Amino acid sequence: MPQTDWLFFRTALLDWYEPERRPMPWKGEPDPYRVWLSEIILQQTRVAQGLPYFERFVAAYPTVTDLAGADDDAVLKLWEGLGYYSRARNLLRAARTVANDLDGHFPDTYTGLKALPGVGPYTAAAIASFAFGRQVAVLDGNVYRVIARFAGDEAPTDGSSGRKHFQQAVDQAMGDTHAADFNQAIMDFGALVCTPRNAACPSCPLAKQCKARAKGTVYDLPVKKKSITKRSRYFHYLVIKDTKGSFLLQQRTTKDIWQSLYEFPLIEADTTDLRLRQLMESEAWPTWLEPNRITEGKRSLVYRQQLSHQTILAVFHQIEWRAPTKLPDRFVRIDRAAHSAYALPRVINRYLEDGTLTLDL
DNA sequence: GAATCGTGGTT
DNA sequence: TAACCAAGATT
Repeated sequence: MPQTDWLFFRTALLDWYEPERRPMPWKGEPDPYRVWLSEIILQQTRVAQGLPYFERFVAAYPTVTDLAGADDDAVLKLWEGLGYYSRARNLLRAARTVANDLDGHFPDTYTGLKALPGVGPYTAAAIASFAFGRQVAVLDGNVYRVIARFAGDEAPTDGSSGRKHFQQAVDQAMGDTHAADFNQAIMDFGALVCTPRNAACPSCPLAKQCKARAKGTVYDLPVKKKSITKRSRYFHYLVIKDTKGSFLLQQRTTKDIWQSLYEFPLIEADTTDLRLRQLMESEAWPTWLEPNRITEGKRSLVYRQQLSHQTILAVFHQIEWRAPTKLPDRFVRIDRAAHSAYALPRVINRYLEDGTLTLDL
């Protein structure tokens, strides 16, 4: 792409941006803590979905020091429902690093920021430009799309070579434009005008120089080479009510989905079509849950949840347990499941919201 | 470098 | 409906 094309690009983009800019609660006086928090929350997340979480986090933890002193479970609970829970775990790790090792101050360079857990290339560039005025261009899903279309660039965006290629392109596009404004403008433009589908090409201020528009390849760009494959998993949750009316939860610890969230004791099978009796006879049945101390209750319908790479099919089996006094380790009791202080996967909260727990077994 | 990590909106 | 994708990062 000739330099003159990029000059047109950034000029028209910034002209569009000035009247159209989306107000963000963390903009204005840039507080590195709030910029960082918002950028972590917004990773792979729409603004509309992340905004309420940002507000709740700032209210609960106004400063990075406040966040650093929080309990792991409290942070997970506040993150509950937002997904990609490693973000919440890394959020706390990074906050503790800043509070304990960096005297409460965030690094003010791209490289320093990128060293924080959960802060990758995009987020480091975003914080560096928005909070510290550094001259670095962000590269996110919007930028890939806007650049690929304007340049008619059919290079794949995934993979490290694609990332390098488009980073170079957006660096050229930005030129010496103020990075914070340019970054905000190009992401807003991708979210509001140059959208994945139903792009606003007829009213687009860049249309007359847009190569994809000229070639009719707008919806063929950007190009990705790999597509994801999904697998199905079949979860049988044991909703165990003891003699005091409490329910048992355990924390997920394995390197798997929902790590560090809580759930009912789980038996994974290769079908949802199993009765409690069959589960009892399986290898996976917990030894502490003696069959002669339980009474079978209701079996739920099949709950389905789509994850990015898996389809979860979950069945909930209610069980009354005449419990021995001693509770196995790593379990927690909850009195009112619906008001648990522990973060739960969405599929379990949906089950609880359906109110079956309030019915008699 | 490829695969994986959630959830909700959109088409 | 099922696929795509959203202010990506990590292993």
